[in-house]
Amino acid sequence: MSATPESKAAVTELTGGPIDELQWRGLIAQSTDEQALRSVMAAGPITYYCGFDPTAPSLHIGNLVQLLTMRRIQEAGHLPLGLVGGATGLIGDPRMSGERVLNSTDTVAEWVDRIRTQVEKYLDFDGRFAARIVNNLDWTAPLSAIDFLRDIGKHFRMGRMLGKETVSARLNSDDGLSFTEFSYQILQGMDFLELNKRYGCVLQTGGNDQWGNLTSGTELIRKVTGNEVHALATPLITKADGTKFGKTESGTVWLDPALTSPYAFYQFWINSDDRDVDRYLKVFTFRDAEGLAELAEATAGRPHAREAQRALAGDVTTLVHGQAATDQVIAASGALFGRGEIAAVDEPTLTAALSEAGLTDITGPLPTIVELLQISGLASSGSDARRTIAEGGANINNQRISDPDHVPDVGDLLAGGLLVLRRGKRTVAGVRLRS
RNA sequence: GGUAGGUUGCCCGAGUGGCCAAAGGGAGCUGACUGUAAAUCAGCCGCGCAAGCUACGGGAGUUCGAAUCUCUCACCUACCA
Repeated sequence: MSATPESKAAVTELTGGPIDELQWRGLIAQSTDEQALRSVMAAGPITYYCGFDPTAPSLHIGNLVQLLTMRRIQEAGHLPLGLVGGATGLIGDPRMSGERVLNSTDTVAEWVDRIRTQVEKYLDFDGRFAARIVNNLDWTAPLSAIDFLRDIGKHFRMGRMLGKETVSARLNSDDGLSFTEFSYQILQGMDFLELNKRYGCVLQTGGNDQWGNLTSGTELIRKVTGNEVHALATPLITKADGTKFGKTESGTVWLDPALTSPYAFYQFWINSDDRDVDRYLKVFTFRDAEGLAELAEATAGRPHAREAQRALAGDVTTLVHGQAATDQVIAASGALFGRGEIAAVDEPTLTAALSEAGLTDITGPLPTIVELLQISGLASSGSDARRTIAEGGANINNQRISDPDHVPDVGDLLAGGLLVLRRGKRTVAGVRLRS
């Protein structure tokens, strides 16, 4: 059920080196001794890990960077440990924005299951470099407070802990910082130590914002075992316009199709800025340098074709939601944004497209365009709807409507009793008349 | 605890009795251009078809009339201690 079977086949022997690969893809923000890491990796398969905390019912596209980084390293011939934070999720990583509200243990347990399933999708559990899923609750829960303080706590120095960027920022904020969140870095450090003991894990990867937590583990291992282990941080993914990556008007772009529909997911990627798309292709797809050069050329020479955006959206959607969902979404997007006659689109495609975009069932006589815009959620109020119409931004079945009192005719209904409403260039919604 | 200043629409910020649904900027929306991109230009940007209604921290007043004046409560800031 993995999205790229051909890349699975690539999991064979040690190759040139994942570090070079990660580097040209722009995936290394900082690392511990890189030369040492290179030679360790060249000497044979290593075991590495990356953790995912259950802070939500699903992972999001920010986590995808980590998942794919793990995957790339596995394909280069190393053994991944996917860690789900059953324990750390109960504590909460300190954020700049203030103290977290603790989630109930039941909630966290449920999210752990969901997230484990998601992580599993991106790793290969067969063959010589088979992945393994671990849960830090397994070694954290049995630990007594006394053992924790004596065996682990003794290795952590307050000065070092207080110096962490987020910790000091929080201490200086009005919110302050609870002991609970302050302890988080110890737990994460402990994970690395535990995985080092159990599986010989020598590398932790993570986002650059996790750097403090990553090094917390490398330092703990050095103190306890005297061994040098490594940490590798991926950069924060940015957008050329300066806004936050991974958000849309409706919020976070989740990996769970129930939270972000495959259609919305695909639309997110296809709307990528020209200035960002090449970088995203490197980070989020498995295309090689040659393929990316071609796409970069396409963006420069034939920007209107949007080849790079299509490639990006297609690849990532396939990776996350599978080929079938992607085919459907591409057909849907084509139907809604295509130049062709919308009435020519077959009913299943149209229904699927509108379901993805947002479909509302109505009964009774057909309402006016003003009401339709409100019912479908395209306009927030009657005034808003009228304004849009006056501005020439309201369309039914790709026909501009300029009369606010316009009522669509039964003859306007497409197959299945559907009407395609569009506000402006790219906001589409459907209404279906149920008799 | 004392004194002074502040709290305006999604955000910033003008406005000190009628001309204020409230300047200006940002965000956002729409159009033109176009490529479901960016930039640019233009329009829009509380609710209501409208009459009108609701709004300038909360409450109570003064006035024909208040975002603007008075009282009071809450919160924030600065200086004093």
